[in-house]
Order: sequence, then C-alpha cells, then structure tokens
Amino acid sequence: MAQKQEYLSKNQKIVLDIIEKSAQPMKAYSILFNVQKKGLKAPPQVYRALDKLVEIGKIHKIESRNAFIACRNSACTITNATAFSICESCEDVKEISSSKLSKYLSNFQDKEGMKFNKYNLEFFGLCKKCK
Amino acid sequence: MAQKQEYLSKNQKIVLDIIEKSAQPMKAYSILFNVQKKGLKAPPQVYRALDKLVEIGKIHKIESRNAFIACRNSACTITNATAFSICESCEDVKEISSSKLSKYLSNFQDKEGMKFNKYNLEFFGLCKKCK
DNA sequence: TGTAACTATGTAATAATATAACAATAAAAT
DNA sequence: ATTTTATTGTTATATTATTACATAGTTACA
Repeated sequence: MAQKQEYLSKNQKIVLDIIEKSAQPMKAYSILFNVQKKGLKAPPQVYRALDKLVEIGKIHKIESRNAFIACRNSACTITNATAFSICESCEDVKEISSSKLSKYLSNFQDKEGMKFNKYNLEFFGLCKKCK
Repeated sequence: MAQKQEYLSKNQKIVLDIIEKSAQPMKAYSILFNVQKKGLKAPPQVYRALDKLVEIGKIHKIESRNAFIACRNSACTITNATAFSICESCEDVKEISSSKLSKYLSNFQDKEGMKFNKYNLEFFGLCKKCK
C-alpha cells in the first residue's frame, strides 16, 4: 500500500476544506465553483486534488453519484473498504462504519476462493426523515 | 416494485444483444458505435434502452467503471442486490451470486436499525490470471 | 551547493459520459 | 375510435473527466 503523505499541498487543503464543510457529497464542478475565489480556476486543479485525497483516504467517492464526501473516520485508514447508505429521496449520504460488516466483506471469498483487498458498498433506501 | 415487462422493444433488443455478446462490460458510447449499423444513431437511443434494461434487471451498471454488463442470473430478479468482482489489472468483471452474501447484506442494519432494499457492491483485486 | 528526481501548479483544449427538449409514431387500453 | 402510454428519432447541450504541455517548488543526497 502506498505510503500516506503527512501533509497536504495548498490545493489539496483548499479542496478538502470545502468538502469537509459540506454535510453532503459534493460534485467536482460544484467544488470548482466554490474554490474559484481561492484561485483554482480549472478542472484539472480540482480533479488532481480529488485524486490524491481519495488515494490517501481523506475523502471517498460515491460512485453512483459522481460525488465526493469527507471521511469522518478518525484514523482515515479505510481507503480500501468503504460502505455508504444513500437516501434515494433526499440524497443524504452517510458513511457506514461497522467493524462487523467490514470484517465480513474483507473475509468474503468468491466461488473460486478468491479474496479481495478492496471493496465499495452502496446501500440505497429511504432515510428516517423521508420514510 | 415496478412490474417487469415481458417483451423488449426493438432498440432494447438491439442494445441487450450487443451487451450479451460481450464478455466484458461495455461503455455506452462503445455500444452506440456498435449499434450504428443497426440504425441507432444518437446517444439518447442507447441511454434510454440502457435505463430500461437496468430497470428490469437484464443488465447491471458497474458504477466504478461507467459500464454495463449483462445479467447472467437465469431469473434476472436481482435488480436491487448486486455484487461484482473487478480485476484492477485486466478489468475483468464477474457478477457474484452468493445467497449467503445477499442474505447478509439484505439483512444488514445500520446503527439506527435501518434496513435497505437495495445495494451495490463492487470488490476489487487481481484475478487469477493477473495474480 | 548543485543537480537530479519528484511533486505540484497553471492553463488551454478536448474527450467521455449523460440528459433535455421537442416532434413524430406506434402500441395498448378502454 | 379515441385516449393514454410507451417508444422512437433528432438536435443540441449539459455534465464529468482527462490530455498535454509549460512552469515552479521540494526533497534527496552526492
């Protein structure tokens, strides 16, 4: 596994900051719009920061939504094993941290006995409010 | 749950046919290219067919790859509970059909006791060939 | 200290993925 | 028959993401 860097670059900090302030997942171009006042003008600047932040586990990508959410996990070590609940009505997204679930999935073997070092799980349903 | 339609429209058949013939997930514009000889000229024709085929469970979308794969499940009832293994080297994708896994995930409850009617799980690793 | 290797930045252009909007047709339901 | 619903064709455009290239800053270490 790649060594985690201990500091963030200027652009990485700016992008992480905006994502952490958002209660909900943010889309790349919404991030771009929000950081333009800070001097990041073009998509590659945002996407490069996003790539790195995902790589080091500071944020996660919600694949079904093409959006990015800050990792609330204190240690941020779970880059490789992610699970989320997504409300199909209000689009509220929460990261699920269940050691039982992560153990189950990390130990899961397919028919050929193959194990996987990495997974992403997205649950869909209606949240409390929307039910 | 929406009633399943029993037949497919012309465009839906054409699109499904091409996906079923592919061993690997196909991207929308690759599908478009392949069906142009059959008269489907524009993206909406393909995307509409894809939407419907996903809805009725004939195909699944691999979210992390923006690609579509035919459902090999005889009954094709599992529209709401999907799991795949993805080789990060050769991009080989297999649908996982494990009743144990699907039971586990369908019964999973988050911290607030919430259950989910739907999920998508993508495992990543190296396939036998690539290991 | 110099310099090589690496990492990050800025910028323009473009590629890839997906949807909106509208007109027309066909199929199913009553 | 006629209304309703699903499907099709078409143009244009929106959204998401990457390539390519020039420049600048940082780190490692001889």
